Amino acid sequence: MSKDTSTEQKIKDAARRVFMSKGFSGCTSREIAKEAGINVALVNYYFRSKSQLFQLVCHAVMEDFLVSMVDVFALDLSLEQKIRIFIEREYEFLSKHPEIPNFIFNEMMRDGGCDDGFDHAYIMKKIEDTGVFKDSLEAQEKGLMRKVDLISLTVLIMSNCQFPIMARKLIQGIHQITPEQYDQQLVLHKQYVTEMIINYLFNSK
Amino acid sequence: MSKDTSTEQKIKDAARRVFMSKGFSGCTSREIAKEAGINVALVNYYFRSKSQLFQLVCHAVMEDFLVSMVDVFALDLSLEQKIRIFIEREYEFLSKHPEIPNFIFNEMMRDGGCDDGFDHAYIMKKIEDTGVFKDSLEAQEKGLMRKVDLISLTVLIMSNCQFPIMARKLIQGIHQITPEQYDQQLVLHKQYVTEMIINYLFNSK
DNA sequence: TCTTGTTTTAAACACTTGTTTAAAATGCTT
DNA sequence: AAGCATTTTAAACAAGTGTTTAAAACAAGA
Repeated sequence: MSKDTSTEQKIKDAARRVFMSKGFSGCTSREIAKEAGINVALVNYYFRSKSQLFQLVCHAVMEDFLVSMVDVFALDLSLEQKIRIFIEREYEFLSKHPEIPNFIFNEMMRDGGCDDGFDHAYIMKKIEDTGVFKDSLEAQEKGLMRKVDLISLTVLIMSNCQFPIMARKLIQGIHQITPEQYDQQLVLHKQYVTEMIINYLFNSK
Repeated sequence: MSKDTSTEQKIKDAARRVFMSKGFSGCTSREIAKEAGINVALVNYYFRSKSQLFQLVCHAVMEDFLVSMVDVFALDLSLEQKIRIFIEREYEFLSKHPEIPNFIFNEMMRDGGCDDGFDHAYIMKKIEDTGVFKDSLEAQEKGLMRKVDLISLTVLIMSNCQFPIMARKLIQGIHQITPEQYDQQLVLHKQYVTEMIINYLFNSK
């Protein structure tokens, strides 16, 4: 039987949807069961507890997020081009999965959110393996790139990619625009942001 | 009796603390009561329901947040200087109240978060009253400022002020640094961000 | 001191929560 | 078809939920 329609997978999928939109304490086991179209008891039959199912979802989400970020840097391009494409891909990915950043900040980072096996070091390793930090330091040494420490570099890029997605509802509300208008806005904003960041990092004059 | 120690105020204060750190569905009435050092029933005696108390907290938080943003623009300075000082103040304010952005995005923007009296239009009006949008458009007409639409302008600045605060736990975890180190990092980052934004908006060459 | 209105309390209410149980249904091998 | 383990079900469980109640404690004026 294909895994996509197995009960176990149905629960996982439903749980991901529900957890992502309502948070761990914002939803119930019965809600997940209903979304999956199965009996409540099956949640505990396949995944011992609600918490355990939640942990599983957290891992999956973080993994998706990481993969989306990491694979750009495998390309054989200049650092500037890599960053350009990274921003491009980040907007593309986040447009498809706009709930992920909020989920990470509010659910995974809460007390007891992901204190088990999922180590922060694992994330760091994945990023380091791409060589992007090494490339950046090299470029900075050669004077090709503004000297910005690596933490600020990542925060800088993440801020300008993730925040515009996270703030969608607020901005739409304040400026009274439709989701479609905000989508257009995002395309524009991505261009501004790319130019601003590239300009800041690589045009030192 | 001073209002600060009245039972009503004690509950409000406790509720704000608890709601901000755990969210609406992440905490219980009894938890709030315990935090306030009072009997559970008093929560319903003073504020008919948990939801109503939550709404009150939401309003207060949003008001604080708005005030912190708005008063900068009353100053008689150039737009560039206003933006510089705005970023400065924003970092200062958010360092003292780091939970606010996450709270706004995840609690107030959720279904049923603040669908009553607190209108988005009210926020917009407060911002427009400062004249910052008018100033920006004028500066753009005169060629003193890069032509960036007002939505992107606000998102740009908010991204680079709020996100670094919101992402604290994640970044601290990934880069394995202490809160004190992250505080230092924030000071540095604020400078980078200010320079980058000012540079982007006002140095057109 | 008695009376009146306000504030606080412990107990209870009806309901929902995550989880368990024991029986029923299903699928598979022989 | 019979026997078996696996999967699914409805029902129940104890604990916790927001909220209400009715009585107690309190404050203050007559």
